[in-house]
Amino acid sequence: MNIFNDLRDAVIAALKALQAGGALPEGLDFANVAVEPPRDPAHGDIATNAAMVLAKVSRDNPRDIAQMLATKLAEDARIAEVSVAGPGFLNMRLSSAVWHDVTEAALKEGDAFGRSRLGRGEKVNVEYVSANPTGPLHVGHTRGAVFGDALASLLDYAGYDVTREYYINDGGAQVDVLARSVYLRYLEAHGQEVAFEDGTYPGDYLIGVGEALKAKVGDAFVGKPEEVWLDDVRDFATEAMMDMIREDLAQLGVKMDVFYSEKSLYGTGRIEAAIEALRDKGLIYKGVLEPPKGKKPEDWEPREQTLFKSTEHGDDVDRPIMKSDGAWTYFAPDIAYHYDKVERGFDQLIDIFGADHGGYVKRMKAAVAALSDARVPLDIKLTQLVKLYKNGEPFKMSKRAGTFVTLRDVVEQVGPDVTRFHMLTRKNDAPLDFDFDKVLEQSRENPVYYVQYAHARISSILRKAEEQGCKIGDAALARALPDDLAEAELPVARKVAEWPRLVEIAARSHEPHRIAFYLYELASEFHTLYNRGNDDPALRFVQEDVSRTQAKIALPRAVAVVISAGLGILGVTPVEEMR
RNA sequence: GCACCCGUAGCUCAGCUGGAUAGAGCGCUGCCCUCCGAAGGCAGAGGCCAAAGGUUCGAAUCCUUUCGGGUGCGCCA
Repeated sequence: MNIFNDLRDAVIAALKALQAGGALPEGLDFANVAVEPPRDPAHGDIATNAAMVLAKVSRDNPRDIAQMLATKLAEDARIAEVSVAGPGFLNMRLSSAVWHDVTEAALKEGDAFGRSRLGRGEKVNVEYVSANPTGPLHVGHTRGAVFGDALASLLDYAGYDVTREYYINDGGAQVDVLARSVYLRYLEAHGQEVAFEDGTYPGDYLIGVGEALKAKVGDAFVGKPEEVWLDDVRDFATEAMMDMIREDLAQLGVKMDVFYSEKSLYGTGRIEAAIEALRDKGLIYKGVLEPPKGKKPEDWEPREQTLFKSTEHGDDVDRPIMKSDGAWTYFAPDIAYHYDKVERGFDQLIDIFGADHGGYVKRMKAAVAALSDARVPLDIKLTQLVKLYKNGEPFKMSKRAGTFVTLRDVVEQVGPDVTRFHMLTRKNDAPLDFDFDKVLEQSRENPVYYVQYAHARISSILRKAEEQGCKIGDAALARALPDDLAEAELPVARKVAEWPRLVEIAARSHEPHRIAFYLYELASEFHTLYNRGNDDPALRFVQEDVSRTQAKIALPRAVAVVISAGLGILGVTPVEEMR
């Protein structure tokens, strides 16, 4: 139940009635008519800008339109009071029945209360993490993982058919490096002295892989040239890395639907087919690129390359898809991969990249626009840097200094709930501070605990009520809900009523952090009401009389329902107690 | 040099795709537990929304320019 959508329908119906009566001209565009909560609650419960939007076209005085609209809307039983304000705002005070109905809906519908049909079942592919399978996930990946996962859940909640996908970069030179590094560990497992030169991965995490390789093939590869073992070791090593990554993700509570292998694009004609599709559109040609200005032009030599005319679709320069030696650039399989997504019938694509990949946004969008004839939108969300602190002191990640912080380190130290919530308390494109000590602090400063505390407090109230002999099932509470809420309870009910609207806003903008901020506000409204009970016993949830208790705890239970649904989207556990 | 992101209270950040007197936390000042969880609440002080133009009934939000910070820039993914 989304009262904002419902009342918007009512406003539009009223406008159409005015048109039918000749008071307003035909052919008006209602698209920009908004029905939203006013910033200042003194202005009422809900407001619309309809008169001002339409005055632009109909050339009438907005206050006159507002007045006509007000008269019409006053007939609606849900609207208790309507007034024209300022340049033509229409402020509405809603009847107590609306707050009753909203709270009842939350109790009856539970998790489904905020669900939306906004997505109309459209197929959306969310690709995230997609880290190279050459080592453990680090904090940067963690943010991308949390963001992507929350966004996917949000879209699902908003009525999209979501596929969570991970693109395994197992086709490039970096997996050869991985293979050689594992081979060294393998020799080590056979008792040999080895040296890790530049261009190999010296990390300890490969020791076990080397040993596992030994256990599998014995000494079959010892002393053999690379041609003999490279393919096998590469497969073995990437599989081991992906097992590790899958495990890391599982610890964070992230589960992918699809792991898509870059390697599967090679030797199968898939890359060629994608490039052909572009060639058919006249977007592939051979040419020489200008050297980038302002960048060290020392080793620059003009070379003829096979280029994709990405400038046709908004890029700044055309991009090479084939190296001068005839091999594909990394961009070619990326094109083929996205072509595959388009062909799988997704209506919408979303990629989550680290901010350091910002330079690829335009070319990727150009490729998808070209391959789908601009029918499939691709949104690329960049997640900014995570700055690490310990006791307020910043520390840098360094593999050599041993201060490399992995996803596993983070999750083991602070737990998945805190990690996930904290990483969503900032917009994706804003840098994020992550202080290992502060995120565990249990105070209002820390939104994770603040929100969980509200949920735990409500659970505590319900336990108390139950001890008193009160039936606390949601159906019973829905029936016990009073027709009128107390004045002090209205801000809480208003906030609850905003939940379905907020879900749609967050989903439309692909911004799951809005959920986190909303939950914080909802928790705040609840805590305020709770404390009002200190001064005014009539506002306490647990009352002397059982039936009065039951009537009072319906609203906090509705809050808990929403918090639980919201935390569910973020992938955070709504705890029942925190002692 | 070019592209993308960012610039909002002393600090860290929200601001609902253009709405009314710009919000929250921290910090500072003063309060509230014989009371359902004080891990909480209330009140006060704090702002030329980086700057200048423009678009219009209306701009922190959209456009242009400038300044300042971050990221990236052919044959690495």
